[in-house]
Amino acid sequence: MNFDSFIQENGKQVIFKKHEHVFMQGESNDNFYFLRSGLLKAYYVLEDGRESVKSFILSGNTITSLTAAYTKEQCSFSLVALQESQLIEIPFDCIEEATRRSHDMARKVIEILLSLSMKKERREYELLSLPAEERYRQLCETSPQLIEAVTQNDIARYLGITPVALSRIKKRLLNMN
Amino acid sequence: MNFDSFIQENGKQVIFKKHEHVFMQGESNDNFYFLRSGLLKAYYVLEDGRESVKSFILSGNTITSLTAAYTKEQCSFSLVALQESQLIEIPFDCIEEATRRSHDMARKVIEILLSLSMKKERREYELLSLPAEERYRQLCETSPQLIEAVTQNDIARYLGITPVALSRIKKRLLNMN
DNA sequence: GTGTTGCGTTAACCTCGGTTAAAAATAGAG
DNA sequence: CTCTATTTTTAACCGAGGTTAACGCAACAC
Repeated sequence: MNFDSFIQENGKQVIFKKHEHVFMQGESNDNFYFLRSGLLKAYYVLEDGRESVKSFILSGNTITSLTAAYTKEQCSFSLVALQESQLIEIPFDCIEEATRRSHDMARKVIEILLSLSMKKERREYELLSLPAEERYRQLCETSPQLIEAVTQNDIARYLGITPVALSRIKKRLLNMN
Repeated sequence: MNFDSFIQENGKQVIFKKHEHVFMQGESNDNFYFLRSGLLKAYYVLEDGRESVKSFILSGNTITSLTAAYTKEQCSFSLVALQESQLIEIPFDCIEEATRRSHDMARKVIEILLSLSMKKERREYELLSLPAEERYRQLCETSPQLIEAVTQNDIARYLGITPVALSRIKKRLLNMN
């Protein structure tokens, strides 16, 4: 069976308005989510109250807190809607169980996890090896629609810098061209 | 069938002496590796010649260049032995094929990929949210044996800073306690 | 309208890490 | 052991980003 149709059939549609949380860091949440429309932000809150953005989730993509859904610990991050969002919620165990029953489903999940790993590897590389200015330039090139949709505040936290620093970087880039 | 015994039976044992490369960034390499003994370093070389360390591989762990083995592009990083290392080499396609034939194998691969994803998520979090000094402190706590076995040069590149900066951090930490 | 709230920019100051270079300490090779 | 390499430390200088605070601006409520 197709993974997408499996999700559609076994999942439950849920809607979150702008600024509503899907889950909060520290809570438990066993679900896997597929975003049909809208825009989500996954973010960490540090001990000192500072915030950093793990990722933005665009429609058509999926998100789950592995620590909460797979190992049953607390969510390591919070998930909030930046726009009204329509998502499909499905218990992680339900997928887990499907991979036990269906060989096809297991193979499909492997594919998904492989792309997920490659995406994470790319992000890890950028954070490790590229300076903030370069990370910003690449983000502008690869995801111009994101720059439009999201506040500069959140872009900065996603790049691992402060909004003030991002404002300076933008100015520097302008003065170059 | 057990994943480890599958690797043992279908893989080929290879040995790399200190400083020998398993593969180089830019090459193609379709293999999945299991490290039986020794120590490996996976690292990126940037356009300007600078180097950053993606990860250290301890014995009992596995490593593969997903971009090369899965999507058949070039290796995105180089892999070198820091000590004489004994590893099992197995074509990625061989595992891929095994997941097609065997449901058990597919389920085992899912488990492996899930832990891999969680490990990467942790690293991503540290690079994004923690200052270099804190990353170093945590590394000392969680992997003291690594600090012993690896040059400070490589530790610094793993933390995303220069050896000079790491030397200063160590001094700062000493003067505190 | 007025007030409020949040976002983006700018400036001043400070800290941390990068760069370069030199010295000190260790490790390897013969 | 001796003589090189390599690694680590230290110092001086610089630049990028953090912090704080002020200001301008737009959106929105009232």
